[in-house]
Amino acid sequence: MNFCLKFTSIRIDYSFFGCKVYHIPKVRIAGAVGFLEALEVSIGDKLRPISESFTLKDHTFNLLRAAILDMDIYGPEADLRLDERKLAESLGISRTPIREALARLAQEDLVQIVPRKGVFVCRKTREEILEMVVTWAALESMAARLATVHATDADLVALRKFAMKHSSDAVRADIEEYSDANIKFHQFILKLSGCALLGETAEGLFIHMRAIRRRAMGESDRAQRSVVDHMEIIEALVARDADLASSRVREHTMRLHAHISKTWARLEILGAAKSAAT
Amino acid sequence: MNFCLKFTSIRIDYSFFGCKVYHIPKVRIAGAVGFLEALEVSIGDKLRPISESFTLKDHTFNLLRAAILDMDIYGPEADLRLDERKLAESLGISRTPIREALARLAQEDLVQIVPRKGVFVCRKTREEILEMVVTWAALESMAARLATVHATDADLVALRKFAMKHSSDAVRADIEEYSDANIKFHQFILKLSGCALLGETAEGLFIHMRAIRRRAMGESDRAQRSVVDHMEIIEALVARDADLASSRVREHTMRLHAHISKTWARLEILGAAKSAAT
DNA sequence: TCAAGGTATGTGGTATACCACAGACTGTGT
DNA sequence: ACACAGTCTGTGGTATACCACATACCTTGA
Repeated sequence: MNFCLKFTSIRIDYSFFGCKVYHIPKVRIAGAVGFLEALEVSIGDKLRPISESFTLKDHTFNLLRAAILDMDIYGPEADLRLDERKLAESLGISRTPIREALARLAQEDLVQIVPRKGVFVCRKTREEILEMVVTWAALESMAARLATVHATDADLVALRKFAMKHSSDAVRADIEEYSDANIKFHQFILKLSGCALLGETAEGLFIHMRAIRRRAMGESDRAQRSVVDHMEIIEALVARDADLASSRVREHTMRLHAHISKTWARLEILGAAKSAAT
Repeated sequence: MNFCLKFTSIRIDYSFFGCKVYHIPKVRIAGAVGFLEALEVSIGDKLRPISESFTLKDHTFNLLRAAILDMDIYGPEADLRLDERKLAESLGISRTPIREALARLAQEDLVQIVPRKGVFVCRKTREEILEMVVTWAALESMAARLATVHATDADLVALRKFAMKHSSDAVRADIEEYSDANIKFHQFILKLSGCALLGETAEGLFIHMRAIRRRAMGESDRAQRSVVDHMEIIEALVARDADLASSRVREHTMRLHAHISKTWARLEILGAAKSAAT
């Protein structure tokens, strides 16, 4: 992995009228624009009372997290090692905030810290992935059940509209786009449940699957089947049939489970070939 | 909270035959015996090849975690603040490993770190607790569904035996004991699902509820109803009826949800009174 | 008496130095 | 050639010093 990060780590503190405004280090990620712009403070203007408490460790955590999720960790020659000192140098900061960020990532099972050996990005095994799908199915089927009670008619209209809009992607075999829409569809249902924790827990699973989903979902026959499933799920929600909605969601997700279960080895090889070509 | 910890931080390395044995610092927790005994190495004996990699930060994490779970965080006068320096002093170590442990605890939502203000143990709101129960219901009902396929007859016999053994606790209104057995019963089902992640995810929820469960579950009328529920769940599992087992588990857990929903305010006051009496 | 501002102190945030272990490398004796 | 042991270097682990902000307290002027 290659963190092309330039840190302008100059920090300037302004202090006007007892209100402090922090100039946060600008970060460039692989040439992209900075995420926070310099604050232009004009004296006569109303000073924004916002003084976000910014800490390097939180920022580093988000940065590393995003970087890890973007990695192709399943490539055969992927660099799974993270070097604290190199990261520190790249980011222009000391190891301390990096270590705290890594500790948090380890807690999320995104990396594994081996004392005096190194920090490694975690690869998920086939079994772990299958278990994630099962757990996801559990969460989302409950979400669908609750949605039959909690969602408004307007919500369901919006959901249907969303599903319709993107169903054409699947037909056009525009897989990449459909894959995104697909995930959003499921997140939509989780949200309609009215139980935020269901969504958050599922999100924790999604994170680990992001690296995989392109391979696992990106097959047009599945995509088209998916469209049908989604419509049936919506019908059940509209009918306010909790049992039906719940079981349809569960079965839909468990089809993904079966699919991965059958094709995982092939997907792995496919991924290896793709990486080799790069 | 009072960490009465004495650290004997002398570390001695033995090296025989190229095999290294580490003498790990002995820890005394509130006068209890050390968790690791000094290794008595008799030369002629077979040396144990075990060299656990021990790090202060992991140890501190476990220590703090356990301490937080034991706290009565819902008391009105509970000390929710954790002082890094005081902890460091109590443990006889520096702030660094403590900070990394706290970072991990924050990731688990057990504490909240407010920059330059302090570290505080998180209290859960009523709504958050209710959402945890819902999520738990989602996980366990899926577990029950899978258990109808995955569990062996012997497993179910063991489960029934376990439930029978402890049903008397509920009748005797031996709430404390029954409460433990109750949790074990549910963990049993999660285990029978054959999907470890379901159990782990649920465990993450349990942790937050441990401080609450005594108040929420400790009412004998609920306990007796619980016994009936459990038996019905077992029947469904034995009948290998996935839908029935799943829905019975879900409804059982959602009854807890309804109970908490109705009685939370009272439980909170009760807790406050209990703390005041102490 | 009270409000405004300065100051002292305590907190977490960060940088840095140094440590012990792991593993590769290398030299040496057989 | 080979085995062994010493050494070198890289890694994460830990301790420590110092920083800036937050807060409570105190001083000072009206």
